[in-house]
Amino acid sequence: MTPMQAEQAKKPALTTAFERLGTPMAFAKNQEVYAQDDDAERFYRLVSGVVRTSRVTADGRRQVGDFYYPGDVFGLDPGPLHRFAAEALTDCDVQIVRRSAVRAFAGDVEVDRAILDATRQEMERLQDHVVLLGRKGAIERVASFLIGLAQRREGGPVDLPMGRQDMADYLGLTIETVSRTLTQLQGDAVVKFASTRRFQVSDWGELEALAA
Amino acid sequence: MTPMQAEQAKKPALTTAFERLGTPMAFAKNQEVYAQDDDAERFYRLVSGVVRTSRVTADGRRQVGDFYYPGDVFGLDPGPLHRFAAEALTDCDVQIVRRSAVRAFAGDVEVDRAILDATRQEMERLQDHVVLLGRKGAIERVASFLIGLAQRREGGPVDLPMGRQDMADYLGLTIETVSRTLTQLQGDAVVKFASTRRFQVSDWGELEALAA
DNA sequence: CGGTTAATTGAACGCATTCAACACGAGTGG
DNA sequence: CCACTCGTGTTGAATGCGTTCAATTAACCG
Repeated sequence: MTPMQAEQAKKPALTTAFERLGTPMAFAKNQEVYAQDDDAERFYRLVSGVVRTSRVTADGRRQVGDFYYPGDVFGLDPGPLHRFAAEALTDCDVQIVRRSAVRAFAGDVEVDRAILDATRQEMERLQDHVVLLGRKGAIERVASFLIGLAQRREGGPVDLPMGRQDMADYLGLTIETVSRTLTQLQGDAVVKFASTRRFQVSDWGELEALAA
Repeated sequence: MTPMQAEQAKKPALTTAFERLGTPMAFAKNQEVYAQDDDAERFYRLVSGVVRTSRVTADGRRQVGDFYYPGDVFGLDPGPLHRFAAEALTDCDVQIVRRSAVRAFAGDVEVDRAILDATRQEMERLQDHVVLLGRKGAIERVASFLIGLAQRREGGPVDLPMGRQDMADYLGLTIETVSRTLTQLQGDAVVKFASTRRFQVSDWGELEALAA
């Protein structure tokens, strides 16, 4: 089973659990869904659009935690507080569930399953990200990131919903290094950019090799 | 409530849940508790000793996921497989619970609470680590690490159960950079090393300032 | 179109790495 | 008890990758 198929297979459970318990809400581009250090009292499921989580340190450095796409559940921060803020990268439709409601339905197979699966995915992405940030070079980081995006839309052209700064803050690099690396990847005929926000993978094998 | 007190407060629940369901097991120094890509079918609670989790990439680079101390629960990898291996850094006593047993006791407040708390702690540490690796320099990384160790034994001398290479692989640095940074911190009278494996914090305020 | 923000490119710098040599400590055998 | 060895840690010098600072170009939006 490919990752793509696994993704599809678990969506129904998530969808119905959130449809039963959740209330829909829309967020405009750049609107904050919740702030850093807000009380974590809800779960969120993204219906459309793209969301970014990020933490800003006291001296202004920013680390992007992750990007979330339609079908993804976010806001799972396990503590009483959201350690990362969540912001809408584009206009978004979100289904929101109060954690107390989820707790009331504890034992409900569907609800438990939805939260468990989302937590699982969240932790695995976090673990992978630690390896990327701890042990990979700039080209490897950017290549890994492009692969992550591209395998959602296998084959065709891929849209980058985030700007270079967001990519940099996610990958632990500077905006200049990201830009240079993308230019280099294009020069090496690994990817091809139709515009700054849209690319296509030219040499999938090479891209995967570069991601290490 | 200090982190120290929170730590103490939640230990009882964890202890009793694992005592009821778990079987004790001992591991010798350097022994593997589970390997990378092993089936994840058990949870582990450390009674004594220190455990390290790590992942090795295809080309040999190693990233240490975390270090676990008495009272900590590890092996929580959410997927069907352990994405990180676990090894005993010292001789260890561990209580082991099969996940199927935990599932059978689902709804058991004590068991659920134990796993939930452990998962919470795990995710928060992962999130903090992402920020450290993504946005902190060498001195900040090492200072943060020393603080994490020192606040377990506030006041007195602190033992380093791991070698320099483990510290480096945890912090995303090289062994030389770790060594140099420690030397520098000692030169600046922030910490004092009695031996390579034992130190004391001389200037706590400065150490925290350096951790950023 | 003009005005503004985002992205690219260039050049110099600096931090961490790499490569290499040396010191230290623990364990072993003469 | 000392000499030897091996693993671990420290220190030095040179390199390089990514950053920083600065200028230019491209994209976006009124």
